[in-house]
Parts: sequence; structure tokens; C-alpha cells
Amino acid sequence: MSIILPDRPGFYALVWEIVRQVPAGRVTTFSQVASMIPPPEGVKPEDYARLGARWVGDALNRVSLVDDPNIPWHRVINVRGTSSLPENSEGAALQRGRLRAEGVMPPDSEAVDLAAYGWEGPDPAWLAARGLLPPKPIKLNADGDAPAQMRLF
DNA sequence: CGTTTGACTACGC
DNA sequence: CGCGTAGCCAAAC
Repeated sequence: MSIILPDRPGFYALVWEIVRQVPAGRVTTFSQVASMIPPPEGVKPEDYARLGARWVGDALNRVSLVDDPNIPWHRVINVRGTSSLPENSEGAALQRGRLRAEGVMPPDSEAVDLAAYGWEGPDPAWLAARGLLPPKPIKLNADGDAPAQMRLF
């Protein structure tokens, strides 16, 4: 890992290690990645479900500055199945292009079908060896669609 | 220094 | 394609 940065102890590094294992043709979500990392001391579990996702976003934001080929940041999307980068940004276009190239995002849609392409998570032994938790399944509607949710930023 | 700002999401209206 | 908000943290102003 060539990137050095201050962070809550190890959190960002764990995010990168997890994201590194998402294979081509699959995607994961901010919240799913967060669900594998135990909540830091003092963070209420019910809050962590939401806060952790945001921290994962922070971790990836740092990585994308370098675009480290070992860390497939483009395979991490929000729980709706869409890119969380600003709508018209270069990064969003790059992400969508890569996801389409990997065959998980239709050319005529902005959304990945999480039920079909969602990642099952790292090898359980790999997780256990690092003190990480089994990933929480991606939450889907009865339809199998990702939930609707507005963008905040 | 104090304030603002984000690659988020579950929940209450 | 509902909207606003809370929750915490690190960085940038």
C-alpha cells in the first residue's frame, strides 16, 4: 500500500483490503463493506449501520485520488445500485464506463441489479483471520430492486 | 481555533 | 424517483 494517511486506526486500510477483493463482474455497497468492519469503540451499532457507510465513502474518496489499480473502487456503489459520485462528474462517467465494461450495468441504465451482481463477500476464513465480520446481505425490496433514496450531497 | 463539508443510509413523516 | 434529518469523523477552509 503506497498511500499513507491518517485515519481512525486501521479503518480505511481495512476498507481498501476488502474492496481489493471484489472481483470483476460483481459489485458491493458502502454499507455492505462497513458491515464487515466492527464498529469503532463508542459508536452505537444502530448508528454505525449508517455512519460506517459514509466512512467507507471517505476511504474510497482518498483512493480514487490515486486510482490505485489494485483497489477497484468503481465496484463499490450505493445501496440503490447507482454511482454515488456527482451526477455529471468525470469520476461518475469513469465508474459507469467500467461497470458497463464489466457487464454489470446496462448501457441504457444507471443502476446495477444488486440482486444479480451483488458480491457475496470475501472468503469467511479471510474475514475471520482479520477479526472481521460476515457481510450483511444487501437489503432489497420485495421486488428484488434496490430501495429508492435521494442523493444528499 | 470554530465551521462546514462530504463516494451514506435508515427512519419518521 | 418522496423528503428531511440524524448520526460521526477527518479535512479543508
